[in-house]
Amino acid sequence: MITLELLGKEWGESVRDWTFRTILYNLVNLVLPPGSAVSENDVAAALGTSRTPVREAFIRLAQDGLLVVYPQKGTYVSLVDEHRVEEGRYMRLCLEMHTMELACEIRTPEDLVALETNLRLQRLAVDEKKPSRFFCLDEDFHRLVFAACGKERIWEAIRKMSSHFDRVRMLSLHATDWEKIIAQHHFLLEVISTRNHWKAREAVSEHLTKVNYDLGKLRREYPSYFRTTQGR
Amino acid sequence: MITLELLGKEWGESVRDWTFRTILYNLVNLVLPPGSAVSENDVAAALGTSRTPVREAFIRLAQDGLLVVYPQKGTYVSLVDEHRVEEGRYMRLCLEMHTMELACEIRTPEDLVALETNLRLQRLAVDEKKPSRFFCLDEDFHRLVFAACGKERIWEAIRKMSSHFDRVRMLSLHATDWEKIIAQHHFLLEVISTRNHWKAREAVSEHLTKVNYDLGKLRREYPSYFRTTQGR
DNA sequence: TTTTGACGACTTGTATCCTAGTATTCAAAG
DNA sequence: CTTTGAATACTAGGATACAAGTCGTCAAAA
Repeated sequence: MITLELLGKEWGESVRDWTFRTILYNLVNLVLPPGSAVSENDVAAALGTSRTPVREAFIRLAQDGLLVVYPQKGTYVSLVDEHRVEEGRYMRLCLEMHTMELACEIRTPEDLVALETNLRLQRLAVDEKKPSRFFCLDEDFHRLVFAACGKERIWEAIRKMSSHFDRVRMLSLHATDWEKIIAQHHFLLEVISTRNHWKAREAVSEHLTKVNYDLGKLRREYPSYFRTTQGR
Repeated sequence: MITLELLGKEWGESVRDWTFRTILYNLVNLVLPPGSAVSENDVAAALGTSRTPVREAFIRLAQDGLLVVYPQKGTYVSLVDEHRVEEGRYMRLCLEMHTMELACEIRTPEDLVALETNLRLQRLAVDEKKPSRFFCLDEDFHRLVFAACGKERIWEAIRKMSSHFDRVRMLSLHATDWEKIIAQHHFLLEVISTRNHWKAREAVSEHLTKVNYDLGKLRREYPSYFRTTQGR
């Protein structure tokens, strides 16, 4: 028997989507730790649904690399793969550098308002010490930049590739320097606001390269969560 | 009743994966034209399976934007969305420019051999006038570049974003100038081979910006296949 | 003690059944 | 002729039943 954190069901949301959201939440929040076994039956029981929505959610999660399904044997939460973490970061770096430049050119005053509003909320979240709230706003900030360029699907693609990194981020939650992140966000906003596009790449690069700093430490602290990386 | 082109079932492949591959094939090859209705029951009957694998394939295809599911009403093949086509091209441009530079630095002699072999096969496919074979090899060429950088997942992400573009390419099959594409591939190989990384961006850009040239014509020729784009 | 094989308790894969929502048809009422 | 509403024939959503493969247990045989 397993227990899961249940999310609220939004209006008009299908059971399948709710199931997916809920399992995803439990995966990135490490309620279901990497390496643990998850059977469709158990999860269905824990969620109070039948196997069908769970199974369909499992398929999506396996696509995104968070679950590994061994037919007729079982399903397991994937171990954090450092190579995947890096690949996600690289993908995001490439796309966000270009898109930040693009945003400098085509952003509207409305886009600036949205970003400024978001930054104010980030400040609040930090002052009120609500890390998960801050994480959502952080995501939203970057999503807004892509949205300003009409590239929201690309942001979604980045999100899907970031699931392994998200779990790392969850592990190093306490070590996060929120003030530094907020400062970088302010810099990004300034770049976009002043259309200072020759600083865009540098700003994004700085924001996204501070990642790997304590990955080794985490690996030593939670060795069972990481995949044994046998070269390339 | 509908009829589909059936693909061969590979060894050890689950019915679900085969179902997915088959439906995808029929979608990008326009056997199931944009806008047409596809019911889970009909497709299951045409494929000789039960609804379950079809349903699970539909979910993936809906995720990738090739199907649109209206709950309790029906499922339809999505209309080609020019904005999506452009977004896919943009994503690929960003990622491939960087990755081509990276490939210049870290490619091994083995990578070169693989690319050269591929180009020889491309030449054969063109001489034997096998367009679908050539398309596969074209895909493979670019996949090999990403693979040389250890970024095969990024290529997969690009593929998923390219489904709308793939259908456009299928429409303009006859208008394709294969020789030009092959020449560009040879240039890309030369860039990688000689580690001429300052020409990498230019080479990729040239290869990927010749896309929209006859999109307007196709739109006029097959108006029912395209989504009415209400500005942005 | 070691080996072997039957059995049972799992797992996911696939098929089927039931439910509920929607569109259409068509007849009856205005 | 127009409008309304019930019946019907779809649709996908979800639950359940069954099939088939895998693993561990445990007893029997060597």
